[in-house]
Formats: sequence, structure tokens, C-alpha cells
Amino acid sequence: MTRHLITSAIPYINGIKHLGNLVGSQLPADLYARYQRGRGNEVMFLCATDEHGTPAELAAAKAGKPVAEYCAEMHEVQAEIAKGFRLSFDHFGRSSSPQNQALTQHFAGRLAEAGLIREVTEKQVYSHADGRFLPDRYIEGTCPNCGYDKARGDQCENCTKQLDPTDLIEPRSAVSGSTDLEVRETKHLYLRQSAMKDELDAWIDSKTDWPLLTTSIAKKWLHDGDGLQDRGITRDLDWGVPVKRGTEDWPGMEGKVFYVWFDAPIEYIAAAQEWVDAGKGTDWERWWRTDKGAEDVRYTQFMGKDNVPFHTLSFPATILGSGEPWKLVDYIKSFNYLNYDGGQFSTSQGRGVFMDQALEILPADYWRWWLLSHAPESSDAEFTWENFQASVNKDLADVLGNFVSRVTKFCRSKFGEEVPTGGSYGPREEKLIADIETQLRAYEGHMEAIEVRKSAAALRAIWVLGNEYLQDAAPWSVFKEDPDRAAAQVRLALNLIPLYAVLSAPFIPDASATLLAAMNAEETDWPEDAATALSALPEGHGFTVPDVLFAKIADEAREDWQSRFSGVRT
RNA sequence: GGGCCUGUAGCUCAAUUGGUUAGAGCAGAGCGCUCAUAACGCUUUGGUUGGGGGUUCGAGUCCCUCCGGGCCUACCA
Repeated sequence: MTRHLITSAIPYINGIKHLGNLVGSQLPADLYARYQRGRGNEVMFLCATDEHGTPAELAAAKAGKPVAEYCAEMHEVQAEIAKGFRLSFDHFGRSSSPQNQALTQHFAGRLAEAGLIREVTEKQVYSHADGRFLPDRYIEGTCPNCGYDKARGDQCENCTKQLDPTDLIEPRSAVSGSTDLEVRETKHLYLRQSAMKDELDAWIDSKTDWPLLTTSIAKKWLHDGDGLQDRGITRDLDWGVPVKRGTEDWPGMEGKVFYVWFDAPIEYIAAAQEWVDAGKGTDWERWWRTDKGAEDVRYTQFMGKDNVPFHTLSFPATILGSGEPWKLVDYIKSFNYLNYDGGQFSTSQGRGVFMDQALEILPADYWRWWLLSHAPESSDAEFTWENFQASVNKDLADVLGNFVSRVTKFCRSKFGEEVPTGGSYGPREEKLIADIETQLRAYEGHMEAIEVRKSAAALRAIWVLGNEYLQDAAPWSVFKEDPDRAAAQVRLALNLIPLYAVLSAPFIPDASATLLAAMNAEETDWPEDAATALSALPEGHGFTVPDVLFAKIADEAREDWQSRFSGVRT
């Protein structure tokens, strides 16, 4: 039995995430976690909210709440929505937890001892009216290059020129609009990633089976220009992990916090501690410390492509630089973006379908199936309502749902609500069993490789086998001449249902549970082989005809949603 | 500007990494079935693989060039 540590990129606390965020990390991570659990492997699936940083402070201020209170509330909101999508986290933590605070400070202390931290004095823009330092992009002004009057301090969105805040003409705070700004000197800590460049480079080189998207982004950062640059890991903010060197104060760093991208990945580890402290387990180190049982753990991370540099470089630099035996990631699965009807999903602009809205419209399984079967693996993908309606109706309602209906209802009308007795299998039945066996192995292969789209296609192909068999066997005709033979055919077809339920559970867990309950299935383990699995329901076994598994999406409903979600969320 | 990814049937995607005649699903057409959520099955029409040039016995795959789409570019996270 393999032990699988699985983490999803932690969603930022600032608001409810859209479907693009979901499909880029949490949902495929959940698919993989459910699959590995299904295979009987031990799984630790962790996620959390990423709570620090300037946007959280500003969102809280806008909501008129203290930032800690805002984050606590939003964490609960996100946790509830995650449950709604059946995201099966073993723990859904918070990067603001005391565990993460201590662990982040610990790592900083270890890195300092290893000589991998240096202090840098730099100039930052301070806003008197806001009472805070402003990140470059929170400063607006007129672009010196093109004259655009809403250029940001990091880049002009109009002419795309890279800028420094001091380049701006008539700079003002993007938060308050105040022009009472001042350039001040401030001291920050930098992680000396450049000193670890060769080590990281060799490590990335060794990962020949990683997605091209993952390694090409890592390579770009390693070799672009002067190579991997040191990264500032502290900020002049109030909300965050206070800068400390282990448990000691850090002279000169008073009032500063660690940069969110330093503490956020560390939360992956802290979440396991939170898991223990929440009473869900007793030993987190066997997942994270290679000297305490984690050397045989396989660690897989899921994320959108924007997160790749931090997971391939900064976080490994933190882990390796500590000199301690922490578990390093084995496989990084990264995703492209999901677009919405011709444009981008956008949290800040409120464009697209958000997780809470999606669940108000349809059950989680509909979304899970469409999103996973269209996961943006090789390139950006696009959500359209037409495609969503067509895919869901065809795959879930027609191919799977209708199969269950036709089998159970036919059985009920001819044999009653129990698995019919008598008859025996012939060549046609043996062929079906062999075909299922072949397709099952293909499905497993794609799931092991985390080929999400291919896995969905393979699963669908297994569903189709049931319809092909029924059409070919035609028990409704056979019944008239040879009821025993029809009984055997129906018995086999009925046995496909619990098998489908088990195999489909990673994609559509609710429908899977419904099917198992309707069939009174006791055997819910992953099938060892098709023949055994397809004899799980014995002759005379009672079942009930389930309600329509997936109602179809009508054209009127689709048109209604199409117009309802055409604007921006207010 | 630089780097990376991408362009294959009307639509969404494959193609064992250079190897027979480029394959699936959806949509379309025809036939069959009547158990079923007007569902299912079979057959079938669609492609000069964005354009052009090159390497090779052989190119969707490698090289050059042009065109389109996207992402990243280190202080948003």
C-alpha cells in the first residue's frame, strides 16, 4: 500500500473562488485523493485558506471588519462551499493558524542559520493617508511612456511598459487616492535562492515525468536573465506572520511580517499539525518528516500555472535550505486556465460563475463532471453554457443515468426488484466482462498518471459498454422465448451498476452513493478484476429502482443562466 | 521587448514522442431497436494537421519563416 500526501494550492481568502480556480487545483486534487483512497491506499489530502497579504487587509477594510474577523468568516464560507463540492480534504486549514506561524518562524530561523537569508535596505513608497507602505501595484499615476492616467506602479496596463513606482507622474494611492506619498527606506529579508540555483536546477532536471507546463516555467525562472533571483520574504504590513528567527526576535525587523508566499506553502505542513490538533489524527510527522516515516510517502501537488514558480523553486528552496529532513514534492500537476465564454474568469471583476452560484443552480456532480472532463491540461480551456449543457446531458443523463434506468426498470417489470435467478452466461457475456476488464485497466492507467481528461473519457467508455451490451443482448426480446437467458442478461447488467458506482466515485461521488444505496451494494472496494466485481450482486439480491439520476438541463434553463451570468457579479 | 505554450473535422479533444490509410466524443445524415430520462445501438458524411519553405526513405511530430490565440516576465496572490 502506498501512502499519498496530496495538497491543493491554497485559495486566497479574498472572496469566493470561481470555477476556473476550482478546476485548476482543488477539484483535480480531490479526484486523485478519492481515487487513491478508492484503491485502498492511505491518503492525506490537505488544503487551507491563504489569508495574509495586502488584498486581505483591503478587503477587510472594505467590509468594515477587523482583518482577523474577516478572514475567520471567509474561511468558514469557503469551507462550506468546499463541502458543497464534496472536496474531501482531510483537513482544511488556515495559513493564519498558530501552527503555521510557529513553523514559518522556525523555517526562517533555520534558513538564517544556514546563511541563506540576507538583509536588504530598499526604498518603498509610504502613504501617510493610508498609514502603510504600498505595494507597487497599489500605486497609480500617469504613465511616463504613453500618458495613460491609470498606470500602476509595476506596469502600465495600457502600453504594457514595466514601471517603477517612482516613474509615475503624479503618483497616488490606489487605496485612498491620496497623493501624500513618500519614498522611505525600509529593511527586508531576502531568501538567497540564487545560492541554491544549481541544486534546484539539478532537482528539476531529475523530474523528467513532470508536465511540460511545470518544468518549462521552472526552467524559465532558473535561467532567465541572470538566473534565479533572491526573493524578498518580508513585508511592511500588520497582518501576517511576525518576523522572528525561530522563537527569537529579529533585530531590525520589528513590526514586519513574512511575505504571504513565504508562509503559504509552509501551511501545507502546518495543516497536518492542525489536523492532529483538531483531533483528526495523532501523527503528522509520518507524512512530512522523512526521518519519521515519510520516506515512503508519495507527495503530489496540484495548482494553476500561476503558482508554479513558488512550488518548484521558492518552497523547495525553503525545504532544502532548512537542512532538515522535510518531505519534498514528488510530482507537480499544473493546469492552464479555464476561460468563460470568450473571456477570462475574473474574481476582481466578478466575471463568470462562482462556486456558490454554481451550487445554487445544479448539484456538485454536474460541475465536477464537466470541469474534470474538460480540465485545461494541454492548453487553456473554455466554458460555454452550450458545451456544458450538451456534455452533461449526453454523458451523465443519457449514457450513465439512462443506462441505470433502463436496466432497473426492465428488471422490475419482468422479474421484480431483485436480481433475477437462473440462466447462464454465454460468449456475449464473456466478451462484455473482458471488455470491461480492458477498459478498467486503461482507466486506472490514466488515473495513476493524473491524466484527467483521458481518465474521464475512459470512464465514459466503460459506461458505454453497458449500453452496447444491452442493445446487443436485447433481453426484452429474449425474454419472450427464453426467460432464463434474459434473467442472466439482466443479472449481469444489474451488476454493472455497483461497479460503475465504485469506478465513478472520484468524479461524481453523490451519484455514486445514490447508486450503491439503491442497489443495496455491500461490496464497495475497488474491483480486483471485472469478473469478480460483476458477480457481487447475487441471485435474489433485493434492490430499488433509483429516481432519475441526472435530470437533463433544458434549453430554457440554459438560456436563463446564460443571461443571468452574462454580466458581472455585483 | 524577451521567454514559454498553443493552432488537428462545424465544436471539444487524441495521435504510443519521426513510422502503414491522422483517430474519438458531440453536432449532421441514414438504418435499426422499443427496456429506458424522445433514451440506446449500428453505419456514415466531414481534415492539403493555421500559411509557406526546408531536413528525411518517411513530418501533425524536427528546423526556418510568417499569421492567429494564450500565459509568464519576479512587490497581487
